[in-house]
Amino acid sequence: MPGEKLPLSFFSDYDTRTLAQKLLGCELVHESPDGLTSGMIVETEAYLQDDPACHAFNRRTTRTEPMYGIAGTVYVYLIYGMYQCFNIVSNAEGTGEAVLIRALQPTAGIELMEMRRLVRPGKAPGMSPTGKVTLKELCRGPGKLVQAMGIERDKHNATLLSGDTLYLRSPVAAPQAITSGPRVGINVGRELPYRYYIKDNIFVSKG
DNA sequence: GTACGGATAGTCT
DNA sequence: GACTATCCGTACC
Repeated sequence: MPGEKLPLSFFSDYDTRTLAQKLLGCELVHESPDGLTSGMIVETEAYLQDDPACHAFNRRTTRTEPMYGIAGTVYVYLIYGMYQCFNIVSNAEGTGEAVLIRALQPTAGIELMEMRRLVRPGKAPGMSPTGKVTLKELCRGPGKLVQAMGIERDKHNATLLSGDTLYLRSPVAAPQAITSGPRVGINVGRELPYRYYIKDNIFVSKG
C-alpha cells in the first residue's frame, strides 16, 4: 500500500543494488522530540561486501559491526570528523552490505529542517537573505540530510526502522526514470556504477 | 553559475 | 602516523 510504513522484511527482500533502487521514492520519516520531519529518497549508493569502497570490505571491526546485522539496521558513520552519513544495512545477517542515503526531497517539517540547518549569518551558496538555506539545499547531500532530519548517533545500530521513531514509508507514486552512475567522492571502486538517483530531480546532489 | 582550500576525528596499520 | 571523503565560505567568472 502506498504511504504505509515499510516492514523490516522489505529490506531483506532484495539484494543490495536492487534495494538501493527500490528505496528511491520511499519516504524517510523521523518522529523526533522536536517534531516530525520527512523526505522522499531521491539518491542512494550501494556498498557491497566485495567492493573496496565498502567499509566492511576489510575484516569485521567494531565500527562496521552494525553492517553485519539484519537488513534494516541503521549504520551511521562519521565523515571528515564533522558530518554523519546515514546508511541502511542490507542483505543477510553476517554480510557487510548497506545502502547510503545521499539526498532527500523534503516533504514535511520544512521549518524544523531549516532550523537544524541554520549556519552562521552571512552570504553562502543556497542561503536566502533570511539566513536559511533554500528548500533545494536542505537535504541535498548525505551530511546535510542527516543534519536536517535530526538523525543522531544514537540511531547507529538501531535494530528497527519500522515501528520506531525512524522508519520508511512506501512510495506514494513510483519514481519516474532511475539513472545510475559512479558513486560520489570515493577513490577506490569509483568505476562501479552503484549510485542510483531519480532522473531530473532537482534535489539530487549531482545531476 | 563553477573552483578550490580548510576544518576535523575516529579507525586501523 | 596514514587514511578517509562533506560542507562551507570565499573567490572568481
